[in-house]
Amino acid sequence: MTNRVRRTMPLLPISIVMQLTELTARQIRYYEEHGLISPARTEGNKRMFSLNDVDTLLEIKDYLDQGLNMAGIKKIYAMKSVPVNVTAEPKTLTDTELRRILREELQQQARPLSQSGFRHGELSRFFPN
Amino acid sequence: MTNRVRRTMPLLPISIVMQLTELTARQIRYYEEHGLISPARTEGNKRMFSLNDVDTLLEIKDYLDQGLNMAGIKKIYAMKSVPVNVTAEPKTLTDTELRRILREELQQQARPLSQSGFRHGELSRFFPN
DNA sequence: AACTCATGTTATGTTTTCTAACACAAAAAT
DNA sequence: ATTTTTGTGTTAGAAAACATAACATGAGTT
Repeated sequence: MTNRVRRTMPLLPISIVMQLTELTARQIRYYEEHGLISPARTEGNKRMFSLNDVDTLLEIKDYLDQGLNMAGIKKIYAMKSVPVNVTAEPKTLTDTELRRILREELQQQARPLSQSGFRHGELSRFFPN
Repeated sequence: MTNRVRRTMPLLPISIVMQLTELTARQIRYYEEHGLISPARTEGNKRMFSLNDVDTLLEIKDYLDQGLNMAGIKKIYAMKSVPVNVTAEPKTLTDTELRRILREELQQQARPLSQSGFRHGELSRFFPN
């Protein structure tokens, strides 16, 4: 029934997001500082997060676990925001940086991926059954 | 994707619930006082509501708009919690009160139902598209 | 007229969140 | 091998959000 939940609707206070993501407030704010999320604000300046924000934070966490750093993650989201056009000409600006990204990606060979068959970028972990 | 959202998971602070339901904090607390909802509490005693709570509040609002009072609404939820068994024997305790409920229900003839084709008991109103 | 009901309003205290600053270990750069 | 940068912890002080409790009140009810 609640399929159509506006995933972008700011509903959650930071305390709940901390629980859902197992991130500290410090981390969440830091990622915001780097533009990876942009939670809404109440009139009183408190952050209010959407389900999309939570998903993004889980992705970020995953990337960090894989050894990426902020710069890499930023780049990934920058690329994600550009619709993938297979026939597009290569972007001139990105080659140096892209190479570093690829290097980083390659360095993350067979990682344990730790406990649990975690499904990336989804909240299903918290909403089983 | 977020179908399986645990609708019972306490996620929302009262401020958000106020927005979603257009109820005042006073009203929400009053309905809780009457046992119609039982939001979770944080360690610090702050109420945290689930999506189910929001649905219930919307229903309550609707019943009130229809002229029911607390007693009537309470009874309705009491009955809802009992699985409807068509072949069950009439409950002895309820006849006097049931009659009042029915009277109240009947009194709510053609009501305007006001603006908007609001769909009862659903959050779809807030999550269009 | 007196009461009850559902809600508004106000007062006061506690919890949560905010920003900003400093600290620091590990990684990266020089 | 130092020095610098990164990502995060911790702390301090202020503001916002929320809690309970009490009193107020208009509309119905008795």
